[in-house]
Amino acid sequence: MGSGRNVTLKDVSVASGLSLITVSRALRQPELVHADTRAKVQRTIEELGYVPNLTARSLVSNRSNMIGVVVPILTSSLFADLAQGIAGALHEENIQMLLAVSQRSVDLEAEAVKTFMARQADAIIVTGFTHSESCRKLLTNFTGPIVETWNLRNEAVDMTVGYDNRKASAEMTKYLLAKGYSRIAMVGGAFENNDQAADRRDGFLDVMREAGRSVPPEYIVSVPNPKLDAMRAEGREVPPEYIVSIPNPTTLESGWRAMMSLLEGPQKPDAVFFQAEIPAHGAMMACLANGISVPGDVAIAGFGDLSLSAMLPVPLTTIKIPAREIGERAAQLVLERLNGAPVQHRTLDVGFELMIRESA
Amino acid sequence: MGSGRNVTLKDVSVASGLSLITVSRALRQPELVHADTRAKVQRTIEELGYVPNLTARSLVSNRSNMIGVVVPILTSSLFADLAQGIAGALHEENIQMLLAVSQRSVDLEAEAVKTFMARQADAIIVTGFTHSESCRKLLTNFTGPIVETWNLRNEAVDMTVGYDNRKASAEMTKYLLAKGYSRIAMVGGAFENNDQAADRRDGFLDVMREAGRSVPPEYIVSVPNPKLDAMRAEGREVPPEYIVSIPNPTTLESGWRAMMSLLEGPQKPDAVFFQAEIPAHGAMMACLANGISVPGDVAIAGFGDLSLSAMLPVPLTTIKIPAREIGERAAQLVLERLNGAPVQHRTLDVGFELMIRESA
DNA sequence: ACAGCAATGATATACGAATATCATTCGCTC
DNA sequence: GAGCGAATGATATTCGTATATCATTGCTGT
Repeated sequence: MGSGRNVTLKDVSVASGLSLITVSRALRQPELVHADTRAKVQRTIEELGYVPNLTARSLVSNRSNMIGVVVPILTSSLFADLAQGIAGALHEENIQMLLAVSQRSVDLEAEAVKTFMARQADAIIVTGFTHSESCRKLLTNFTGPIVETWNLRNEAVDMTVGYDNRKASAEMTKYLLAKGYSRIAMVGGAFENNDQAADRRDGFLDVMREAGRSVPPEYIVSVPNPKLDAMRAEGREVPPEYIVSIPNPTTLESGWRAMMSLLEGPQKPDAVFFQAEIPAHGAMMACLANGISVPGDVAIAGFGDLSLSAMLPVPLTTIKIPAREIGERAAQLVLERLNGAPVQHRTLDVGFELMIRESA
Repeated sequence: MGSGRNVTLKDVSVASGLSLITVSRALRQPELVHADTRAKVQRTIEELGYVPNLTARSLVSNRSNMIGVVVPILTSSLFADLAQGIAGALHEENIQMLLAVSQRSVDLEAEAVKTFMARQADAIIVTGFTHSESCRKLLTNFTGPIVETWNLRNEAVDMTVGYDNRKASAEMTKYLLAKGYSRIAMVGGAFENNDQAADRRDGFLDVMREAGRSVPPEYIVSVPNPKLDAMRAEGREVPPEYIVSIPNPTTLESGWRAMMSLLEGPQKPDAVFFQAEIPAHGAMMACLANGISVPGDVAIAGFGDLSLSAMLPVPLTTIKIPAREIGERAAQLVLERLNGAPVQHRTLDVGFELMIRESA
């Protein structure tokens, strides 16, 4: 670790005996500068360890070569894939990623977006459509490209890259019904503040209703669940229900517990559709640990398709999401726009894939 | 998405009918400004959607309130934990994280470090001690705090937060020997360009040698493996060896294949020590899929302890690394230094924990 | 010898905010 | 009404880089 202030272009000019403009030209318009002079500049730069101050450059050029990215969490392989996809695509164009983790809080998201704007980010990529009012306002004021990822809806601020969560969930539900499962439970995360979770729930409900399997809407609960809490507080019996919302949808343990409580309940389901992959893995482990046969005793379906899913003792039937591709495409759209290309796509559907394996 | 240029302080001053300095003071030295005036400024700021330009601010203050972080990969839960730990600790101080993924390439790392410096990052956090010459030079010239994480060595550029990989690996090896395993294989990733992998290998070798189990050093191979390739090209028989290096140490499939090839080899090991957790999971799946009893037929040990490890059908014996804590501590050290605190620790050992479960 | 060009230099301004210095206005008190 | 402090304003400079305009130097070809 050194000390003192940074080396500036001026320092280079003094050290090389050249004028400031010549040094500047050597870097920005090299064709105007003699090869020997360029070489001398280069040598001096290396001697002094000069690194251009992009902050100052950005002030002039009004471009920062950074784009801001918000993901809900990082410790989910899928969002990590998304982030890596973005970073990879940006890297080729020498653009840096400012990454913020919202922990699914719209306030944290708004804060991140504000900081991105303050840092003159050239573009912003967020996950999902669930924003606070202030965040939506900020985005509306933002002068660069914006991509909302991970879902498809008509309410986009600018551009969208994702897949149809509702349709994906519906398709899996149809498959389960077609396979003959009749008592299908769905386990999801908090539906409020999460358009994806809500759309997955709705896709499930659509199909169930169409098939004549009633699922009383008042039991579609989120966490915290005031309705259920009130019923319990009044000593009333909580009606058995196949839609379960778990506090933390990203842990194995949540899935394990959700599965066990469903199986211990009064109306044992014959299939459980998890709206996230990790808890589905947890449920699978719970079954393995307790000698419950999958899919014999109960079928399991997941959502997300991590690499482990195909390698489990009972490979998991699930929905594959091209997470990395979403990131890459989103970054590409942004880059095209930054490079002045006309708006080609406002919405890009990357699709999903039903991965039918052995668990259901 | 809006259009046109960003709103500046000057726009606020014009719109509010106040002078530029008054508006500036209202934000930076509010005690000098009448409450009513402050309110008016605030109102105008909200009306116009003014967001301060941190780029300009940082040019003056010579602080960017960003710190640069390099991780090898993001799709490993442990490094995601590290990054989240850092981001969390920084968030409280309103500092942003610039995240770069090196993919274990020292050149990409150097590039990232250079960009961080160019962006006037206030501090830099990298993973490991394996740097290119140019990167080391850049870091030496850097004027802010630097933390190298994930390992402990004496060669730190500035500060270190991590655990002793060599010791951790040695301890697991001792445990395996004490348990009576005698034919212990080690499966690791590329040892070159990775101080952590090399230290883990060496910790293993230390203990094996002490115990009188010879492990010929010429068979400690990395990928690509010119020595082995040459032997094969010459038609010579490759000696059976218990140290296996796998091409991509971060996948389940690598672990699966490494395990199967060890078991199909001439000298079946009775224990396999994986230097990363994911391939250990893959190996476990391979055993489950092929009816191989763990630890009956072969014992498995991992390194890293992901949440799945404890929930596997045969819970995995492994080494727990406080990844999030490393991130938090590294960020804290950096923040202390940025806030002018004297240098307390140059090296912080966060330790590790041997998690003895059923697989070994 | 002079036009023409390549290479370099001098000078000024801009980007958006922070800040230092000095000036002005208003209301208050003694 | 002189003096004082609070509140506000005017003006200039700084941060590091980019760039526009104009000037200078040296060399080439005719």
